[in-house]
Amino acid sequence: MTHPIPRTRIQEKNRARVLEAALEVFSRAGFRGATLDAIAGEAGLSKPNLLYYFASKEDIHVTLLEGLVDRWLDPLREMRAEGDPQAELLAYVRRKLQMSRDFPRESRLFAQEIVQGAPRIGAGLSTDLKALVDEKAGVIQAWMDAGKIAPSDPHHLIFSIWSLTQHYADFDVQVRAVLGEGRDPIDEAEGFLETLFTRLLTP
Amino acid sequence: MTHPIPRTRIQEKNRARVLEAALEVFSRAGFRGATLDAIAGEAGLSKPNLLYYFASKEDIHVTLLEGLVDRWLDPLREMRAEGDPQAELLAYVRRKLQMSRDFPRESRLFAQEIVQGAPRIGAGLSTDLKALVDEKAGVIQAWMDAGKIAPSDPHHLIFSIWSLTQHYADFDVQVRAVLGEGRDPIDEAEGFLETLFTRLLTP
DNA sequence: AATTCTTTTGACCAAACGGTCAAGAGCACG
DNA sequence: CGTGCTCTTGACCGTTTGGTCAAAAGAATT
Repeated sequence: MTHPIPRTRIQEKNRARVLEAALEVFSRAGFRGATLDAIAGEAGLSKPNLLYYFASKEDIHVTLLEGLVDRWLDPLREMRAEGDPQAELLAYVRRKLQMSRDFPRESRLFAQEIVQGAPRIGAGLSTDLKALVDEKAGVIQAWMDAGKIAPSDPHHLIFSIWSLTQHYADFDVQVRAVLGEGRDPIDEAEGFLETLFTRLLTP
Repeated sequence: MTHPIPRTRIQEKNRARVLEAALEVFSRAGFRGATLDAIAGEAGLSKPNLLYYFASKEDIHVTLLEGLVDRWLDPLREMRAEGDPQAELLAYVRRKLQMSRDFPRESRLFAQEIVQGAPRIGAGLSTDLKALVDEKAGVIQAWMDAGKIAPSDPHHLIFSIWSLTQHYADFDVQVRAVLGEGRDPIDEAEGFLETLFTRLLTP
């Protein structure tokens, strides 16, 4: 990275502008489909100016993804073992769905990276991610063992929450094409998913 | 297209080789990340030779996607209104999951196209796809009205089947990273999804 | 064997792309 | 005002990439 820690307010502001523009372009076109010119144009900067703030296209992409994974996992971290199991899980579903509504581009950027085999993020998945999921799967398993929620595979339960919520961000165009105009997919999904998980989890 | 209808057996064979190679490359790198050289190399042809069979990179991509959408929707078409509702839906889930196992590259190619906003397939979604889904949603709604399965939104029910099954193809690396080695994700998913949909659908 | 049609390829091209550089503009501060 | 620092940019460069072309190599047909 060119500037590990932004010094001035101008740097902070312009780095943020670049990342915002890059998110837009990367999520729409993929890593390879995004061009520095397109990102610079979207950010309202010249290309050399953009490269003054970031060392390379890959640098931008990595910076974007690093910031992403943390925010992506936050809702799972917030799930408390001490809370009411069913309420905790349903709250997790709602938080994840809210993220699909508020940060669809982030979700799509992440999805593309994974679909392509995580070539630029790979390592962290098998360590950090696995550790957190294993821990929370343990919590869920304990809830099941205690008879608080119906038994099923905790890992796949977590996958199902990811898949069902992220679907509304990642496959947005398809969902909208099928539902037709004048509908709010995520609003409808909230009710549907509450039904689904209530039925799945209730002992 | 250069050759709307392949005439000779050589053409048929080589077009098939190109499409197989292109599927591999496109699904791993995305449309823009795939190069004609990479596809040609994978197919064991020279680049000009490849362009003898297809007019352009886009031609290959479109041909691939056209053939895909049909196969992708086949399992849904097979769902019969006359059958036992719960059995029909569970069979649909199993067929879709089987497709994630047998055709993961196809799933990932399709996923990338949708995630990027379906820029090269767009039109068909709002017409053909919507028509089929609306029809089947009607069937499901009738089943619910008759009290054969528990009520929920039929469109979102179909979305949930797509999302939960395709997840195992599209996010394969993530699933494997979390589960660790020596496990068969789709094999495990079969049991989990049967539990999930049985609980969701049983009145 | 000659002819014709299909298939294959090496050489080539223009455009697009990621990235560099040197020089200038803006700005803070003694 | 001058000095030094941050920021910005036009011009440029080497490489990659999608695509062309003319000519050669194979098949098929007579």
